[in-house]
Amino acid sequence: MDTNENKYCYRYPHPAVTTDCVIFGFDGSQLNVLLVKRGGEPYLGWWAFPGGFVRMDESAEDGALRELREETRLTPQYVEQFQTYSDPGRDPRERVITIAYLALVKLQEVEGGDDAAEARWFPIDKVPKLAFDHDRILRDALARLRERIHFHPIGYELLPEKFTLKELQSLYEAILGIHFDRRNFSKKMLHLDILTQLEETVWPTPKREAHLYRFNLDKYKELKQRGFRLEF
Amino acid sequence: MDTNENKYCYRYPHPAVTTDCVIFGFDGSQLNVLLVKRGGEPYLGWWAFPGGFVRMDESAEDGALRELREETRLTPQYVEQFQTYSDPGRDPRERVITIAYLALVKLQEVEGGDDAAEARWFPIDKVPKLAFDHDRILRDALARLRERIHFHPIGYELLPEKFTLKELQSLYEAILGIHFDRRNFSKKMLHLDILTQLEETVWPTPKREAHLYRFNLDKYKELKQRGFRLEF
DNA sequence: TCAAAAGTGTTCTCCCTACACCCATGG
DNA sequence: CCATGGGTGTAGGGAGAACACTTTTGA
Repeated sequence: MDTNENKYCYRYPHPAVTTDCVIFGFDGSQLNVLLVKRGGEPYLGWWAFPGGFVRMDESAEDGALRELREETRLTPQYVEQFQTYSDPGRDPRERVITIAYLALVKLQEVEGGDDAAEARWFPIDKVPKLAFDHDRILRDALARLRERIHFHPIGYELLPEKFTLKELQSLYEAILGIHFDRRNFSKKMLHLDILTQLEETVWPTPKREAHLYRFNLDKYKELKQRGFRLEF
Repeated sequence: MDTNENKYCYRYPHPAVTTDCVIFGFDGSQLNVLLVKRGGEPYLGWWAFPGGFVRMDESAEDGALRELREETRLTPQYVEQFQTYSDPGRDPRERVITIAYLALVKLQEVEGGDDAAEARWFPIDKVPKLAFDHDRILRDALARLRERIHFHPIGYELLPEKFTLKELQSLYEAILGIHFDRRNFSKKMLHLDILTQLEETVWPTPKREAHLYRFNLDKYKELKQRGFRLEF
């Protein structure tokens, strides 16, 4: 048994614990995921989610945010733990259990921030085969995001400060993969009473100017807190 | 450094990983949780959720089910991982990260099965102060259960084979903590088309006989699969 | 015959859905 | 003046919520 290398010893075997962040961003028409290219074995050169080992003095969430900052200089608007993956053998090196997080960011604010080696946004339907079991993690994250959107307002975390109804609709359509009727969608959204209509309109417009909206954060958060309450 | 005791060594510190199972059962009128009395330090004599360390050759879910069998001789109808708790310091002994599971069982089938030292059902509103951060875990589990019930049918996992509409209603009321109109509730449930009405009725009845129902498992699972789809 | 529990139907309202017309702007 | 996209209104249907009467049975 090595004396110098392996200096952390336990009576029983312990798994390693990592975090992985599935980060979604919206570019105005498509939902994107942030991936980083692996710089080491295993899966050298493959794309994967940013993440890394949890330190002993930080919670998993702190660890996830720290890794995210280190690898992508990002601080997301929204973070939610969604699932822990623990199949023995999911990492060929040793037993690694990973706690997966779902995060949302305003894409435009980061576009230039990748000074870390290789981080790139991929449209959700153009994601390559990923390292480890990250394909499955992505599927699960997307499912969770879609579930969330039914109960809680989403958009503040993914859209710029000011946006048009069309952009909001595109966001919903991109996430859920369905198409809505323009009129019904705006009615529903305005009815939720979380949008503030601004005086301004979009300047460089192809045709007629569209109104800009902003989220009413108080009401938005209140609604987010208590959810929509559907059924019963 | 001990040579005999601590024989599992790593280059970096590793946390211990455990599972905890929040097991809900329904006794016909109240929602209950299964707790075990701790037989060792820390929190000796306190009540806590059944669970234990994950072995290196099993997934967390397998570990959770194994511990459950060992401690309570139970095999639940339904198991779902719901959250991982990782605050450093949540266990005074060493860094322990716990993966929490939510499980549902038919209470009547187990009532006598606790040969393990101390396992007991507690009505949800009479749960004592729990060990570690288990109070919080219970709150979260209950919230998750309530969330689930909005999207997916629940009942098969918690009720006996045959049951009356009133029992099903009591279950929903116990979980959600609200009261429903008898007529509207039955209309809604029958409308979901997952119940089969039986010829039989309840025998020892205080007053008029009530029809018994059974879940139509095919339709139940189908509905469970795709969810109710609310909003959009 | 009375009390307790079970079974059943109607109305109102709200929200989602489908759908069509008018307006403003740039080419 | 026309094409493109934005803004708005209406009618129909379905589901939940509120609500009352009848039936059965044991005491």
